Amino acid sequence: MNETVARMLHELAELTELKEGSAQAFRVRAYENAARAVENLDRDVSEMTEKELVAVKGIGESIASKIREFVETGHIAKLDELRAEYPPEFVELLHVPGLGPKRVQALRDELGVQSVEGLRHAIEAGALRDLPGFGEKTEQNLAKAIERLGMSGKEVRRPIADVLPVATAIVEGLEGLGKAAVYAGSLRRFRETIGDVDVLVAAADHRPVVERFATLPDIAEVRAGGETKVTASTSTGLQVDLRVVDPDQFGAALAYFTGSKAHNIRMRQLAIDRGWMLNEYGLFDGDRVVAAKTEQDIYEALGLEFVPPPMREDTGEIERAARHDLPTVVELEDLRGDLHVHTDWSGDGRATLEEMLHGAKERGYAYVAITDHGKNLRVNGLSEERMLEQRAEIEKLRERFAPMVILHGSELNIGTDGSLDYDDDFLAGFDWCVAGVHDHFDLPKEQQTERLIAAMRHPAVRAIAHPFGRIIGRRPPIELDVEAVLAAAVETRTALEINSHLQRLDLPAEVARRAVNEGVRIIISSDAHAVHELGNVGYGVQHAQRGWVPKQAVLNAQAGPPSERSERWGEGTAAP
DNA sequence: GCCGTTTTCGGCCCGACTGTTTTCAGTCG
Repeated sequence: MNETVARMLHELAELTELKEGSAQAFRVRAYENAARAVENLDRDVSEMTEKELVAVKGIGESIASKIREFVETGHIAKLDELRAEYPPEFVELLHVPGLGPKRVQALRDELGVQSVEGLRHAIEAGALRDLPGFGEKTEQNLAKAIERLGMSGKEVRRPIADVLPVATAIVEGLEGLGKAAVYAGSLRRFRETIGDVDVLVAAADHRPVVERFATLPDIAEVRAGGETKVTASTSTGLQVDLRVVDPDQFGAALAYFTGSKAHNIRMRQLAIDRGWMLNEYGLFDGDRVVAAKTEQDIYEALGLEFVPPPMREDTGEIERAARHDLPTVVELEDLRGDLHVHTDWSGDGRATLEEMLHGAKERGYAYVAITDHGKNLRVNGLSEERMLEQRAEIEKLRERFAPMVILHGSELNIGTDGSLDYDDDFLAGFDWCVAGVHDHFDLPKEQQTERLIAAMRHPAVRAIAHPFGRIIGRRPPIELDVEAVLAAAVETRTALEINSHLQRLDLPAEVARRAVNEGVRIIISSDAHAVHELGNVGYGVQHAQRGWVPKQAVLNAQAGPPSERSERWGEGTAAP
């Protein structure tokens, strides 16, 4: 319900902006703030009274009553009105780069343009160039923008797995030209999907950076450029923005371009409260530079704890940082082991048992669980016999890899009825098993939930691997009753995995945040099928930070291997 | 439309770039 209400409020914001333009910018922002407030609510809005809603920061009388109206009737009269006035095809025009509320209105009033298609015709007829506020250049730019977008007016967000390698290559290509080259933006905040890439270089001499940038193999076309800012795109149409900044101002620029926009606005407000000013060049008291060199300096000067980039979404981190009460989120160095690792014993593994163990040892792990696929995964699961052979092999290797503890386990397959690959006696022989859904992704919510919970109730199942089975941008998450799943995880003391594979990042961050609030244990796993993939846990950790997952909640951040079923991690202490 | 240990009314984040203008509006991030 909250998600639906939040979507309504976002739509209300967009349509209000369209109707009223910048004159009502503050109302637009109020709707957006309220939408975010709803997204971050612990409770379901449908269960809240109007009074309780008004008590939520960002929700006032007017929006509270609209939310109640929606809960009770399924409609918001004001939204229905706006929708009637601005049909979806028309609203789509707003998503064309270069078009905002003002120009879209002008197109409709002066030329009768009602859709992206209509705009295309108007451009072909040369009707835009004489429109006040437009011109020949604008007409050309819009034509290009439409062409780039295809028929739809919406710029696609791409899965992080598609974007991160490109961004990394670009950053590496710019190294050595200045003091630092990094990516910022939503990529640094580690969002699941990325709209465009922001690259930041600290260099006193701007020109060599800008020149090198244009020649990088990943850069196909430079679209616009000034002294310090260049906009380009890759051969696949991914937009890349480069900014070159003075090394002394790198921290301010990094904070600014990392965002999120909402987080930045709150930061600037804090600066104003102190009579200062914050922008991408620094934190200023009049002409005096209060802080600029590092992000840490800026947070400290504003009286805040440092906020890790993935948490910068204005979902309560500013308030907590001001009270010096941010949860200590898990860091890569906290991980003491990996509890979901494959070898070439199951067909999809690409490294031997010994190679994987070496890799784990090199990472300094105290323990590792070898969890090749259970036999029900037809293509590459291990029979009972093969499992026993592997166990004997591990037994022989234990001494060699001591003091690192090797757990022998399996990644079990959860059947549609919650059944597992082996009989109970055999399952009892494993040290540690994870279980996951690998088929029948489209079962109805109720059945899918029952299936998962049934697996959790089995004593051999210590963690649920990639609980939602999603592949970002490719396969949607399975439908689950999240509340029921979290309750079962607490009850059965079963951990939930954050799978570190870039295409999975599963649990989703918002579910992870709910889970740790309920006291659910988390494991951050590589699910590695090759030695270098053991390092993927770095992604898992950043993703976990988006979910505010504290170190104490992470089972494989504890010193020793998990032996018995663990306590509810937060038991007896305040929720993070 | 929301909000208030300086406010219940008057504020509400900041700068660059583009293209249209000839001093600036609109858009973007």
